[in-house]
Amino acid sequence: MIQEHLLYLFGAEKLFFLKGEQIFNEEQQAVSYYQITKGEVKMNNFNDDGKEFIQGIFLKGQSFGEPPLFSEVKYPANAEALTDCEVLRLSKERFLALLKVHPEEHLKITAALAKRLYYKAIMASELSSQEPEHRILRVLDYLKDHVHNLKEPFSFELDLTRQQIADLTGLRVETVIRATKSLEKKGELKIKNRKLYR
Amino acid sequence: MIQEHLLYLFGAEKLFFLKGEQIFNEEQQAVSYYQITKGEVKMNNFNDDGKEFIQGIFLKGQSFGEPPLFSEVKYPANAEALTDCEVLRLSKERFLALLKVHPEEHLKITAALAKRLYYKAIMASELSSQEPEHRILRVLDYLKDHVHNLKEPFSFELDLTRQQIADLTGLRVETVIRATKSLEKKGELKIKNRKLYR
DNA sequence: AAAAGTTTATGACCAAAGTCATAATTTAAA
DNA sequence: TTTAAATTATGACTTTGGTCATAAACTTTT
Repeated sequence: MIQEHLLYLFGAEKLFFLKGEQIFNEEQQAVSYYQITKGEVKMNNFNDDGKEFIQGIFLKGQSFGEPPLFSEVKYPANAEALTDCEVLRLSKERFLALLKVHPEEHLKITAALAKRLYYKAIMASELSSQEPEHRILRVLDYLKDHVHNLKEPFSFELDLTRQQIADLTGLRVETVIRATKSLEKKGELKIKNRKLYR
Repeated sequence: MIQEHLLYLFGAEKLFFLKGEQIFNEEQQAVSYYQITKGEVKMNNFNDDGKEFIQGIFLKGQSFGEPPLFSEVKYPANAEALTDCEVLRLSKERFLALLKVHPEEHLKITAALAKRLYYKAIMASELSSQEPEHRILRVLDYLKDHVHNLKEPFSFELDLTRQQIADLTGLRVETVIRATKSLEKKGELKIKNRKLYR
């Protein structure tokens, strides 16, 4: 998102995380800006009875966990490496200093937040619909369009397990399995040896 | 949010809406910044079968509908006057010009977006929990803490109908009626001649 | 190659929220 | 002040997604 050379100029450090490692957790005060240079990261919460909810999945080039940098609050969720990955980290103070000196980067950040808010809003209303099939399709379309930027039908090969889809939609694995099969029958999805295409 | 005199300086106009009037709808391209000087506004969507979902409620001093001003998209929801109200409107171009000239106002906007994103994220995970009572409490607490800034127990007198609570939580009226009664029994809510207190 | 672990799959049952019908109560309008 | 409309309330019934148990098909590890 922010140009890498600028991040380095302001003192960013490069960090490495192995698949499954936690980058930060929701208990912590937010003190750094993070931007991915390699790999994938997910942000998630666990509710009272241990069920996971995936807030979002972030790819190379994207930043995550910025919102709390603009106020004195904790992270809204945990961040965990979905694959081995490489991340640039910049302290909150330096991040804000960078934005001050580079208004065009500030505008990019604002635009990124706005975009995310936009889709969170759309998702909120879509997910309030109870029908599992509807919820699944909307989440998949969101990932397809706005995370991977794919347009062609069935061009999106999901590398998500049914469990992960469940965690993204707030449903149960069994429900996701049944719903995806039903969606395949309706021609909304394709399943080729267990892999999902949308 | 943005200082009023600045808005006027950049050519904002004052508009009046009657209770129930629509300020913009989700079909429209976003072309203006809006800030409330009197009254309340809600943003909502209607899903395929006509069920309403309330995205948020905004009070005097707050702005709404800004996210799409940072990209070329439509509004994520409709905006409707909840009470008679007075609103300042500034065109997108002038709004962006204002931010350019006044970085401190830009930062305020970014912070506001960040804050909203933060709570949308928390809400998303809370609302993925299926239990109606939990969903209702979380929405009410959100309104109490972050819209009305109230802290004392039962200091928040809801001026929402059961139907509106249903629309905020994605539940049905009957479910809300039953759940609120159950919550009262548990001491989580108070009901004084049909009015809810939290 | 075998064993252990994941992920996908399927059926039976249950609980809980939705649906529908109807009515009481409150509020707004004529 | 009546009438009409909206809101709250309650019961009966239905649907649907969750739960639990079990198994098959893949993957990964040993």
